[in-house]
Amino acid sequence: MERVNFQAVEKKWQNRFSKFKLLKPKGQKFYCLEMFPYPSGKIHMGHVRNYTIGDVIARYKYLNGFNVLHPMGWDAFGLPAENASKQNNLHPKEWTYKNIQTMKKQLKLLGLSIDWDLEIATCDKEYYKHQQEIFIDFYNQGLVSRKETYVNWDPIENTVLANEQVINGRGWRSNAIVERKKLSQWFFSITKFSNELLEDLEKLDGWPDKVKLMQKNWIGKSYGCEIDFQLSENNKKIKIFTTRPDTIFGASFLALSVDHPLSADFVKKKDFQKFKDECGKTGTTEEALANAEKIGYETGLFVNHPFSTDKKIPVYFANFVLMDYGTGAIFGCPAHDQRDFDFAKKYNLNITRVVADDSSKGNKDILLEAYIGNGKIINSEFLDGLNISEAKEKIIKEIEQKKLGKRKTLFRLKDWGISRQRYWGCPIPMIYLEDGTITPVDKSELPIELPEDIDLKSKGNPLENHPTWKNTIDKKTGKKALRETDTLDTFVDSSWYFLRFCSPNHGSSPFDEKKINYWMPVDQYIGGIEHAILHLLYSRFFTKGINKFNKNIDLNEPFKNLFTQGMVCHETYKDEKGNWLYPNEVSKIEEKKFIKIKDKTKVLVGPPESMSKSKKNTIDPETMINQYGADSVRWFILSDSPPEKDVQWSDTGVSSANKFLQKIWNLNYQITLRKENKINKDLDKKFELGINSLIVKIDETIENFRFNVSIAHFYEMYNFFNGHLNTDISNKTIKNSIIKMMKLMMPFTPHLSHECLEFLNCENYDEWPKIDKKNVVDEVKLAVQINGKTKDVINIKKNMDEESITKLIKQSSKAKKHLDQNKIVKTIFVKNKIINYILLQ
RNA sequence: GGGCAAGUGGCGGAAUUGGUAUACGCGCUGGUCUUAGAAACCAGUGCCGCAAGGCUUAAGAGUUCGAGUCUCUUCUUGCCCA
Repeated sequence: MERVNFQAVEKKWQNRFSKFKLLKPKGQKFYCLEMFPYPSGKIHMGHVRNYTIGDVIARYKYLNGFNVLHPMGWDAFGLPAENASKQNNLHPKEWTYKNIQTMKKQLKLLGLSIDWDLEIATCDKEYYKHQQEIFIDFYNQGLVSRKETYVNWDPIENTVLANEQVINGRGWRSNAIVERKKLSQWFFSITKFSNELLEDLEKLDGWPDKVKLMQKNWIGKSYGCEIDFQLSENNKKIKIFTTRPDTIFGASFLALSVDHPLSADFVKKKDFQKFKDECGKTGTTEEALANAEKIGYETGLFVNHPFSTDKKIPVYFANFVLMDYGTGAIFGCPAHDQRDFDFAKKYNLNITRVVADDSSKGNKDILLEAYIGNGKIINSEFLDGLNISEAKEKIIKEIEQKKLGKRKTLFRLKDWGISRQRYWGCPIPMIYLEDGTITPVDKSELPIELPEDIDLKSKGNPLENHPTWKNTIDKKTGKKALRETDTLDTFVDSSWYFLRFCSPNHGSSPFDEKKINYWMPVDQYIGGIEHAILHLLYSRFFTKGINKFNKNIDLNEPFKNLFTQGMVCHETYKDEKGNWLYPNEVSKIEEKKFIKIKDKTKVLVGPPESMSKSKKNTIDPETMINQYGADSVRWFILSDSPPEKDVQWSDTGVSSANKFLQKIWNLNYQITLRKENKINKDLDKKFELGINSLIVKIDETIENFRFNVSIAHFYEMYNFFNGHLNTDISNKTIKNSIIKMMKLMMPFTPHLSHECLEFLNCENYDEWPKIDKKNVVDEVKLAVQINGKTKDVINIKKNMDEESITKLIKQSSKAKKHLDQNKIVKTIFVKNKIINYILLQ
């Protein structure tokens, strides 16, 4: 068997790819973008999968005549750089750029069709300069605000911690108990676009439904109304929000957040303070609130029921009501809300049923849990007999008419907090004047550069601690000022990089508007499902924000089509002491039995999980490329699972991919050696039909991201070729066919395809094979069924009618004997597919 | 707790609109070649059965000439809210 040296061939073609662009200025534009990586050190298999999928699409579109933009860059700001610098004494900037260099070299080994002239790094001042400009534009448009918010505060490190740095309530480094601390921070007013962000989801036909649903739930629009409850003892009112105004007659208490303004009257009381502290321990996530025991603080106050004034309702502070949702106050209807039910049970409050159970289970007088299903309203005076939605409408109208409150739509989405008390991020271009004014810096001063001479070993915010950096002078007034020392959340960096790629070297402004209008939106965006909510929502917000103040840009949604790929998994290994082991530290002795290579001790095998450094179940892409070649790695990672699902890395899998590609090379070689004897025209025709239908299948499967099926078709075609090498097929036909197949494989195995086409003296590599309409299939297979069960499959001429088929079957088919013995009652005939005879039993 | 997916051989997975279930690959078994191994090649491989044939898409029911696909119930797993 003739073999190919993948390493040499790939190196040869990568040298040529490095100057290669997918631009075809006469073609229709296609912007193919994969989520850019964080430069953490080395690429991992997740990157390999993500960028291989993107490369297939980009090359496929290019070969089909599109003008393709396929850029790559680096999401280069972030906390790991600071952590690494503390450990290795390497400046975050040096660490980051060193990693970028390594990973760029590794990506090139994969043979990706990336236009490296467009490369950007978000930590480059040429990038963040423009980001600061956008920030100022947003500020001027009223899309930036300043609010107080709670942060995780580490009292030993003197620093704010990210959520993932808090482990069991303690700082990950210091082990100090984390405190909640109120800080004044910057916010993007994403909530100004709540409705647009929700409604425009409907326009995104090219997005997975799953992602749209997740965004919808995150934005969380809810319809309801505000109602004022009047305190019995004075004229003060408490405004509550509810999505279930229809249950108002079942109200038996009011529950207020401990941060509600009314708490001012109680703060001096010791028992209230104690209660408030207790609430602080619960946490604020919806999960924590749902699972925590419902506790309350009885105020001794009562409010009047708005529709039956003789009814007095007690007022509590409760741990399950949050100040930042609605008005920080609710009415409790225990019969129809589980939290209210739990609360009422604990404090012995009245439970009045106001919605009847219309399910078959019937009405139970005693409720064991809250009933949240549908039904007719009862015990509710003028609402009785209505269903829930009718009752909602009626009660809201009544409330508005009596001026007790008003209809209100509420969103779960909160404004986006963007201040980070960190060094390695984009400085926020704001200054604080001595007179208390807060103002953006003048755009002419941009970029506000990060100082390099910082001390990361000291505690607290490095920019805050820098001796001189924060002192400045306001250009407009000439007054002394202090710089903002917080930096921007790194999600900001990735919220507009796709715009920057359209004109990455444009100096005077963030983007060349003409280029944006040409290239945007991104035609295909590819990345992990983990970014389904935040990154994608923030990018949509940025696009809408920019669209609002820049009238030269006509763009409402950034990503036309989205594909979310699954993760790459591997088994985990642990030694007898419970330490994680890398796959290359263990050896398989028999099925599911492994030993540690070093000391031959037993190894515990865990199920396949997403590759992670902490569990050491990682496989290094570069090692695999060195061993098998990039094409084999690409081929395997696409072949084994549908791309939206998780794929399990397997050594035998990649090795068999390699074997197959060797066979493809050998096939090319054998074809050039063939001697022609006599020619069988029927065989030639069969071959042309085969390769034609392969083009159809590959087109269809690539367009639908079903690369594993594309690959199955290539295997089938190889088997077909291999089975016909020694038949009387003409050299011309077999050579034309293999050329077509190698072109079809180009998006998957660019190096091997190029090498084979060169070897075959093919002149034009860059053209996708066209379907030859003259060579369409004229014979089809038809299933013959008796009483709905398939008894035979016969070949017929396409479009043959029912009568001729029956005649044919009666002559020769395996179904013949059934038809001879019984009377046909009915025939179901589907052209070119099936004929089903229903026989008298 | 709520919402959303998904359950097909030993494994990863195929199967247009309801129309040949198990394509393709891995693994396994036997054979050829080889001093031996690796590689390569050939044959076989859902289950029961000597065969004819029958059974089979988590379990059960329903609709239909026909169900992996549609409907309902149950079970299991995964994801999201978190």
